[in-house]
Amino acid sequence: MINITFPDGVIRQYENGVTALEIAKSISEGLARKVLAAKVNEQVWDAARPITEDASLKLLTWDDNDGKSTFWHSSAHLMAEAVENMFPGVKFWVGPPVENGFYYDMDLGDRKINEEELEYLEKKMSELAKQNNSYIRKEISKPDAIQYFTEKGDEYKLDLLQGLEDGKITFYTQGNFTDLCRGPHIPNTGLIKALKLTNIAGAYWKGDERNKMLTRIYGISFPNQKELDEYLHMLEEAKKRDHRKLGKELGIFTMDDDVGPGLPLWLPNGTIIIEELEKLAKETEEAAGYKRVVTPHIAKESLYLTSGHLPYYKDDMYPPMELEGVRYYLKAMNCPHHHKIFAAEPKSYKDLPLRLAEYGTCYRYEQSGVLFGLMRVRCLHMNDAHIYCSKEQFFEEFKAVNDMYLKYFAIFGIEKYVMRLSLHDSAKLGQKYVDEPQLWKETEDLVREVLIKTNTPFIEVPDEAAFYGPKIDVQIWSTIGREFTLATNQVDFAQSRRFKLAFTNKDNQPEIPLIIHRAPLGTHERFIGFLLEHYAGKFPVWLSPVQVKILPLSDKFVAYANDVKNKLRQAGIRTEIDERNEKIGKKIREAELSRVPYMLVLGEKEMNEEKLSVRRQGKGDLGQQSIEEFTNIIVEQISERKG
RNA sequence: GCCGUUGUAGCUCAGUGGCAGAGCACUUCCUUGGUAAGGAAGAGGUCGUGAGUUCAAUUCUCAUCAACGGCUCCA
Repeated sequence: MINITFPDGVIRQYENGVTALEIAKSISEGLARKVLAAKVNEQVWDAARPITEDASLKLLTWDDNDGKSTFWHSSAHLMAEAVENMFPGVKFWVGPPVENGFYYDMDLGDRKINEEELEYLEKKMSELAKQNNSYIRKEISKPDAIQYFTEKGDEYKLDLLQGLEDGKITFYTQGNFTDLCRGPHIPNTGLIKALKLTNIAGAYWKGDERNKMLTRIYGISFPNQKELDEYLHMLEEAKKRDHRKLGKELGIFTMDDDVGPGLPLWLPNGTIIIEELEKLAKETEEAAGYKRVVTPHIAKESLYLTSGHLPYYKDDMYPPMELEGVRYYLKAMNCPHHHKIFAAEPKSYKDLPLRLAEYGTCYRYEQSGVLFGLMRVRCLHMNDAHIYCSKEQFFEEFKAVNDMYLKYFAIFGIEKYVMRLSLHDSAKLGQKYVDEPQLWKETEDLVREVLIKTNTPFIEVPDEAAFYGPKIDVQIWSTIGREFTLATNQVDFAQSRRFKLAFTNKDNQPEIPLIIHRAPLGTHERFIGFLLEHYAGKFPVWLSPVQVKILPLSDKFVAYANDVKNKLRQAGIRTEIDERNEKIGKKIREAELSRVPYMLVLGEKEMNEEKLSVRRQGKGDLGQQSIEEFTNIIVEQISERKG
């Protein structure tokens, strides 16, 4: 007999060799039907695998992330079975679970899969699932495994085997499909009740662009149809929030073939948002002691040779234009220009910290395949600044930057983000990273301390730092689930040396400043793209391109509407009138759809009493207010950036 | 950049080897109304671009550009 310890601490005895599934059955049949896998001694196992020693046990169901992953991993095997059935001779690479579902990478030779065949595959998978086949685990020796895949002519699995140790190799078989796999898997295919193959894509073998491109099929599966329906519904809803769709509907930006890919045209409504963001940034930065500068859009090649961006960054820059025998580049970043401003006059410790801010446009020749609405563009307005400071000042400066991030996030109500602390690898000092072990340690410790002190959730990523110092990237997700760096805060030890930047310290000695590169609002493009999705187009009043829409009941009240409009405009409120000869219901509907925060319905009653009937977007009729009352409320909401 | 899909009216989308279609938006007229779509008429397209096949191409073929879904890469 062996002792099994349950999550609640209860210990029960079972026959040696009992499986998690049998244990579940001993508790209840209903539970047994839901068990997908088990956590045995903190390792995820097949629920059908015999337990042969004392162990802790947690039964995993759909409600556990590990349960879901196992379910999707098994679904990938089911898909592979269907694919092999349809395309004999197909070779498989890997088929892991991902955040939403699973995929399998495969080499189909010259074959291609089209949409129809995808549907057929889906049906085939459902059929195979209904066969209720068990996923059978088998330990196999490395030579036997090699023989199996050599006979099959599958060089991909043979490649995979090379990296595996003999004695730790397992095969899994369900139905007619056998795969090299570490597992674990769900008990049987019958648990997969609902599935959808979502898309076909290319994917480089081993994720290396020099390698062959394999075919990747993505899918998702569920233990019941209802969950699949809900998931598909959620996807539909997410598509409605897509900034590309909202950006068009709300007149924020547009793209034009003649202008070029990745070069958005900001429409009047979008420009208002840019200006409001800049106003916020200017206020915030002025209060924080920043100075604003303006620099040209181009510079000579020599500037980027000095900075070190060429040749490392060359592929990401527009090709140079040559004038009078000199090559000029469109700027992809502001830092070199700012360093030249620092260097323009001798600096003393009394000038520090020097904080130079600029919202100029930069141009990056992003690969055509990565362009994505406003989130990834080739013309970007950075909310950029560089802080030059002494070693002693660095800690305060970095913390101040972090506080600024958090202040912004509070204003916008941004809660779902992860700060990624990118650290160096000490083994690569002097190669990938500047050889300043002490500075690395000090600044990394500080950055971590700042994050902990401000209760900011963050993850640490080793060997991801910039060559010049550690950095914090703020990761967010677009509504369709793509991850982006929204903002970045970087420490730089290196560029001051390259530009020979120095200041005279208290001891009358030259000293090299530290630099902080920071962009708390990232770029206007990505930030506004993000905000569109974050607010689902329903911007707070201060950001709304149109803050108040006046809806006269008929043309008899247009004159009164104009009076009201003039008064609101005098108070700085962006106001428009819908003078069209339409019924009030239609005007309201369209104003609601255009996400104007406030609508004023004006008719006989309002005109006679000098009042307004106020309607809030998404909330409905708020009743009557005087012009003064209403103006005061809106002005306050705008000035406090709330509401 | 690579793999795959798509490109028809301002928007969302039908459709066909033989004169180009709908709904919404737009213009005009009627309607002057009370909190999410009043009615009628009209205008609007070299079917992404360029070649080829054909008596005839928006439709078939090739090339090219762009967008979309991924991969690689990044704010």
